[in-house]
Amino acid sequence: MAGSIGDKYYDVFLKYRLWLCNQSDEGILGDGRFELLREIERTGSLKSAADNLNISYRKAWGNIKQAEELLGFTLVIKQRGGKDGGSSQLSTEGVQLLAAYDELREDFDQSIKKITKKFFNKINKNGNK
Amino acid sequence: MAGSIGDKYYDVFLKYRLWLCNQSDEGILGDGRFELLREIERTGSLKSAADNLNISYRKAWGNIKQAEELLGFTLVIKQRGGKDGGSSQLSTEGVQLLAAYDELREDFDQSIKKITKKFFNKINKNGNK
DNA sequence: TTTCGTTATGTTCAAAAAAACATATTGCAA
DNA sequence: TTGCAATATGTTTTTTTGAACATAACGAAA
Repeated sequence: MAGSIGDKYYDVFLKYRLWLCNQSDEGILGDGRFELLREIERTGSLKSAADNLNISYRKAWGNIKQAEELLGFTLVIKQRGGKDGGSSQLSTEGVQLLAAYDELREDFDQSIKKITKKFFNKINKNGNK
Repeated sequence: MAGSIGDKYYDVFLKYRLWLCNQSDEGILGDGRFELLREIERTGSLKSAADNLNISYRKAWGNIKQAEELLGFTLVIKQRGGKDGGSSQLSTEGVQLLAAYDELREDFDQSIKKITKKFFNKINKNGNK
């Protein structure tokens, strides 16, 4: 929340986005894709993950593939065929990267809180309404 | 830089974007627009600012207008006509907001450094190459 | 009262991103 | 040996975004 009711910046919020990219500035993984990895880990299926996150299978699959191509290694081990049609699970690298990202995100959020508070205190301060 | 040569994540970089938005998630001001404000403050002209930043006047003007509409107050005091055709300068609010954002950005950058380092140390650590 | 450079704004074109559609492949189990 | 459900991909359509184009209004100074 930006400030108190009546503040000049009452309806203003500070947001941020984090992502990994390569030197050519091509996006590798951001919040959305990490969430997808998390859901694959949880459900054991790319399709279920996509369905649960309300994105098309086509898009989910393409996102994972692109990330893997840019990284140069596999994040998701995929199997097709079989009685259930197939399944997916995170590779060791995928598990580790996801865990590291979760921690990163937490540290980030934590760190941002006081900075944000300082910012809104400053722009909402008296004489500025 | 992500890590040392040979690291698994050598060509991976962490980036982030900061911006202000309202409750409806409409973007108000981000890095680009703040840079525009800064250039207007410096040059005293929206046109000069746009030219210097290599964006069209049309776009620069629209960006400022949208930000002002969402905020509900003026960021840039614009005058047209006159011997020089017109001029623009930041309002008191504009000056204050820009200053606060500059400080915010600095705090943010500072705070992010060690978090980033920790992240890459983790994912690049031995046994993970 | 004409000129000039800037602000002001509608409109149209082009490019990029995302969504939608369509179809093939795989391999266990019945 | 057929059916099934999930993975694998190419193609087309739609949406979004941004760039480009065009043109009006303004007002001090010459």
